[in-house]
Amino acid sequence: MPQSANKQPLAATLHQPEHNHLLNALSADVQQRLFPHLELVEMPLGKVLYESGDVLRYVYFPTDCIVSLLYVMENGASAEISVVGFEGLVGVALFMGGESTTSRGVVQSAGYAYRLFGNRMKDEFNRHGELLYLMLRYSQALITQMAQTAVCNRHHSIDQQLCRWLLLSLDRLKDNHLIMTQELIANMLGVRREGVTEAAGRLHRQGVIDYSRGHILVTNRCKLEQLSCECYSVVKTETDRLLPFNKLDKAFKK
Amino acid sequence: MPQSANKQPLAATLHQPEHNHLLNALSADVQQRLFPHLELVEMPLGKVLYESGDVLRYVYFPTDCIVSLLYVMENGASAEISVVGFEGLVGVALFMGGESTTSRGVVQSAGYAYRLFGNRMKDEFNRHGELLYLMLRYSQALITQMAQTAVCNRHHSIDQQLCRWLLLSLDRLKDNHLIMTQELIANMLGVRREGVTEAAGRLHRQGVIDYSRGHILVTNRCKLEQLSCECYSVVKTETDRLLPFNKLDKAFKK
DNA sequence: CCCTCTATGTTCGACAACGAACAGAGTTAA
DNA sequence: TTAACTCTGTTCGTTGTCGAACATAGAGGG
Repeated sequence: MPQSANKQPLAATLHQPEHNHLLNALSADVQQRLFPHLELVEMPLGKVLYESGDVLRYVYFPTDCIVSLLYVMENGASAEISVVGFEGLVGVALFMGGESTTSRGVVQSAGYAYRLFGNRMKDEFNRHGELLYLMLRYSQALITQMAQTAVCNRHHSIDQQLCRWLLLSLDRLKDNHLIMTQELIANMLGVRREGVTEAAGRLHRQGVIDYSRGHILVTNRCKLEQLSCECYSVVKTETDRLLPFNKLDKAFKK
Repeated sequence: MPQSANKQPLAATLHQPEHNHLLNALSADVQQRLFPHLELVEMPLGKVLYESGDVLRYVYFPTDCIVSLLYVMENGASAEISVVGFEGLVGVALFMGGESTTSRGVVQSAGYAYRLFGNRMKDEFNRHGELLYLMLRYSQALITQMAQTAVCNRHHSIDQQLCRWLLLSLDRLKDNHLIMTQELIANMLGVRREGVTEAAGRLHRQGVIDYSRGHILVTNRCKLEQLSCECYSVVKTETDRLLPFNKLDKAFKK
């Protein structure tokens, strides 16, 4: 608590709501109504934002963290459905009307997010203005990502999927450095840890990544894209089309 | 053409917009605005409603047909993302704002649907009334189905997936009789035809289905549910929660 | 420093799904 | 009836992933 009280003021100077691309895309008018109610929250690795079936209390607008929407089955096996960073928000079910989903939201890369009370979000949404249409377009981008995940799970090898996953993460980070164990990646992809170890070893031998004990450094992004299946670029192209203000390449990058 | 001119009047007496559960759930007020613009169209097996990237001209409200949202990859391999019958509509991208999707819409079981000009749909949607909120809830149901498909593709066997697929289809049909070759089912599931033949053979030996040359008869639905993975019931339960007026069991059934 | 814990590396046999090839059986058209 | 075609059945060897078991090595605490 004392250390968090320490951190918050510093964090608040480093983070701005505009770092989230959806918040940034809103007009000054809407921003003035929403921003006073935003609350900067720390998002530590592994934090669970909601469980399957939970009624959502907040929506989260990541600034520099990454959140995975993960599905967990009865037997404990899991699979990532989609991933959300500063380009999106977590909690679309709030304005879709369901209030809950069958997935779990979990922080995959630590950082910060702005959160907003669900009712505030719904109030603005129900003005039927900009926010409504922005959220609809974002939802379609999310749908595209889910559909592509389904296809990828069906047809592509672990090697290809690992490449796709690394690229999706990379686009949502400031640098080429991921803090992520192979075990966690395996959970996301819904495969065995050993499978990830082998695939990562092959990428390393090809000079694409370096890694050790929970740190992954992408050293050759270009080659990573070549080794990935088409799924990455399909999702990226479609997301850029739907949210043109929201190009992932331009974010935070040099 | 002459035979179609023959069929239409008969079909129009047998089909009503209310046979689609979404249309039926609208208030008289909204129905009065929309129904005059609905057009009953025949939906023959294999008809492609739109290709990946096409700008959608219409939305389709199935009455007794089933439409698959299919993703087709660069190399021709395919996978079904979700399935739509009288409980839903085809073309959510129209009001989501994207106007197009990365999937293909194809008729999986012949029948009829009411179609509505995209602009009419958007006009009513942009009144920000009932239709908006109904479409949002339906979209979330669709999202749930896609997410579950992704998980199912990752973790479950062909046998389980075939059961799931048969159940999803059965819920959208009047009787227990599917007109569908194993080849087509294989395309939907994104697996080899031989794999479906073997799985279907096993189901037959267990007394669950009969089939021959493009006709499948489910003789023991109860057992089919036991053999299916959890994915079927998760999607069904969540769909019923989101669209409670829209219980699949009660449709057209005895 | 040692000990423990966590992350990664490696190997084994098992198995489900694959690609390819071909055989039979039912349906339709000539 | 014959011929062509479609749908289903079956087999073969191959491959990717699995489950399990165990080895090694870096990190951190006592």
